[in-house]
Amino acid sequence: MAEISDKRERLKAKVEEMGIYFEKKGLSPMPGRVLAFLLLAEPPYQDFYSIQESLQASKSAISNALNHLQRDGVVDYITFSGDRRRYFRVNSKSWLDSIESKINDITTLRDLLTDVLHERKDSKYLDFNEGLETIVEFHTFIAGKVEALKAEWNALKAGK
Amino acid sequence: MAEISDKRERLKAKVEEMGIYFEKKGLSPMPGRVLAFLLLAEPPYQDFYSIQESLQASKSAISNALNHLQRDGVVDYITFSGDRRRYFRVNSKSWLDSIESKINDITTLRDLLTDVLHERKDSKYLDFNEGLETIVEFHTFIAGKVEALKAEWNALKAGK
DNA sequence: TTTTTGGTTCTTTATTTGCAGAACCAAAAA
DNA sequence: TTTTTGGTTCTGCAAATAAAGAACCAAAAA
Repeated sequence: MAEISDKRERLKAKVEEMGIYFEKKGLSPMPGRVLAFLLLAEPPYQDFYSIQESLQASKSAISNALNHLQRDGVVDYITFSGDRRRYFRVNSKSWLDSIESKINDITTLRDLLTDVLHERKDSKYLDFNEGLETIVEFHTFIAGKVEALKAEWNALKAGK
Repeated sequence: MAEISDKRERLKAKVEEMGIYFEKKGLSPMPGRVLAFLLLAEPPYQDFYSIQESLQASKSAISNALNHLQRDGVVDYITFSGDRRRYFRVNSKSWLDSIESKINDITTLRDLLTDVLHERKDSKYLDFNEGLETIVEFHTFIAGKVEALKAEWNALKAGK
């Protein structure tokens, strides 16, 4: 069956390509590949062995990658009664939540720079401080808007 | 002069603490410390030797850290005629630009997921695809709003 | 009760990364 | 022209990280 192995090759290539994208986003190689695989796989839930098999990796690497992705809130698993295996999958909802919490994280840089400005309050270099203040203001501006956007988004989602 | 060395100790402690924050944000240790130092130093522009001296690090480590921060658009340098040295400093303006470009970067995940959805168009698992679509929509929503926010921010800044 | 299965954890190894120190280099100063 | 200065680049080395493989473990199956 040339088509099937063709398809598998295509999948493997896509997984590698997308894996590199996720590496750039801060994941290690194996978690990146596992995430890519779970996004592309049909069905979109896969058991431990099939993930391992597809990625040609060790059990420990897969186990650690899956646990990492679960801690990040991107992956979880489902089970079927009468079947011991866990079926791992991308959980869009909790992934979205973790994206949102990253957006909220904007405030931490603001807090740090506010702290810096406090340290610099006697500085003669007013331009420099003003530059930092602008960054603080920008973050405050964004943080304020984010709340409104979240509300708007939830309304939009509820409305359809 | 107990106060002066006290101040230096305080500065060093702050630099370490803030350095760890920047590490968590993705910088390596030395760039993180250099950035912290340049934020806290008085004056806010410092030459190569004083950075090296304060951080007790090698020339190569400082050189690489500074080049890294300059590529990131966080740091640049000024010069004074009749003085060979470069005075490195945090450039708030280009830092703000690089923050903005990070915000714009939201679209790359959207593009990747759009690609995934294209791959999955024949899938029977409609719920899964819908979950991914929601993430795509969220990113589209945010990307659209970001433009408006940028305009609003620029108006606000221009207006004062 | 023993065996199998679906993973996890521990140990070892290979790769990558971060940094020091030395060699180096171009421009300025002497 | 030689020397000094302000860095950069190269050469290791040490520490951190990623992954393999084996040992292990609990729950389910036989």
